[in-house]
Amino acid sequence: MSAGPLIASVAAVIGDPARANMLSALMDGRARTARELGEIAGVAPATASGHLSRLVDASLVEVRQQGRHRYFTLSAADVADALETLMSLAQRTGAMPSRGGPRDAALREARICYDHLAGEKGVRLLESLSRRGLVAQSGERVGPTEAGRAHLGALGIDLAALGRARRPLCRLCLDWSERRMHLAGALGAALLDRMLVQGWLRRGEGRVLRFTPPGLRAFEAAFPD
Amino acid sequence: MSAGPLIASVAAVIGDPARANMLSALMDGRARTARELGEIAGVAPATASGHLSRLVDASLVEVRQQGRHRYFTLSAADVADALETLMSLAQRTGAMPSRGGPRDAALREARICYDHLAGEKGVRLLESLSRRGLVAQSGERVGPTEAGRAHLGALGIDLAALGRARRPLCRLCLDWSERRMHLAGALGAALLDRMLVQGWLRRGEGRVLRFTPPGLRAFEAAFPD
DNA sequence: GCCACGTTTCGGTTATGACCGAAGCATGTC
DNA sequence: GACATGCTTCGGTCATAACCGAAACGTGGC
Repeated sequence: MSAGPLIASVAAVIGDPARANMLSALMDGRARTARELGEIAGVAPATASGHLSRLVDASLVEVRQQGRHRYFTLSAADVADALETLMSLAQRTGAMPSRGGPRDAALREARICYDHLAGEKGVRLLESLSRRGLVAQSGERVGPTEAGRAHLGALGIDLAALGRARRPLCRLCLDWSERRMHLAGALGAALLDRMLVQGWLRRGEGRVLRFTPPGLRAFEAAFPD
Repeated sequence: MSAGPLIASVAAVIGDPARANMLSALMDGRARTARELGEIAGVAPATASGHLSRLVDASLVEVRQQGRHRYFTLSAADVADALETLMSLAQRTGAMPSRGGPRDAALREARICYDHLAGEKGVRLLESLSRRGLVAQSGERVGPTEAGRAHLGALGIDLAALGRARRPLCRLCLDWSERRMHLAGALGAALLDRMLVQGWLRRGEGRVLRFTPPGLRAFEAAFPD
């Protein structure tokens, strides 16, 4: 099969622990310097440089120079998609040891996946919108319904502005911890941004997102079970 | 990030060309012997044996012995998911050279993804059902509506029997060639099986599915644009 | 201009993993 | 039982890739 070597080429890039650590760190949507990524990966700066060069060559990350610093970001959301899918597979196949602990629970509850909400709360968000007919699959893709446009507008989302961007409005992203879909795309990103601005939640360490008590109440009111 | 090495462990298994070729070959849902997979991968039997052992250890494939033959299959649909996601990523990042040709066109039109219909026709199937309100996201997951149950029943699908299995009825699977979702899960598999039994389409080489002229007309009537 | 710092390049080390042929074991056929 | 075939194991080869320290280059601050 001609697909084999091509799959292998991208998987091999991801398949090094240091590089996977770097990619995983970038899933929180933050830009990070080569130094930071080298520290995260636990390798020397020279080694980090080689790995980052490999990731850039593979178009999995992008780099922007600011003075002496080089900032790296994931090149697109589909890299995060692939990583979440691989995490899900690793979990199912037992490569991922079962671990409890607050860190894992926090990640499972709410975490950032590139630029949108993931985890239990991310899944809840999509399912609440969907169950109430505010978001539906409308032929070509998932999108807000008429009722949904009003509801999202009331939440402070400017759908007209989002619609003008080239980016797909809604995308479904397989959630690693929940094994169900959460909402990605421009709308997913806008919703997370809005929740951050409103103070419903704050960024925690790494990819953890933490709801404030009033923020959680507001979230549950906006996206009821 | 603790997720890094775990992602890497599964990606590294996929990241060898010979193993990726084997996995890709198994995406058509057929069981294959070690000899066949070695030939597909273009390596010696001894090497194939080592690779297959690695894939089994990683729980990406399962093996069943029948006399002197050992038959290998993908261990679950999520392996196919991961492979499709990686293919999609490889395409976007340019690791996959742009190639035309009848083989690629045939794969793009209709192919088997583990046990369900993928490609243009697979995407059309899901989008047709969804647009006509026959399948919808119903809170926890995508499933048939009341109207959909009747429609699918008329197509010869026994939804009651499918519902009794542990397997999720509907699952969304990101389609490599179309970059949109197609229908997986028990229903996706049942629909493909039904179409094969009805002679709407036949299996071609590898993962290619070929519609018969009457089958194509029936498909288009059942799943209109 | 000097120094500190971030980053990359260079040269070398070393472990690993894919490769193969040969041999051994198990199954199937006559 | 003899032979053929499928598959795995063993022992060896060799290319590669990750690793590091040192040096070089570029940017920023004083």
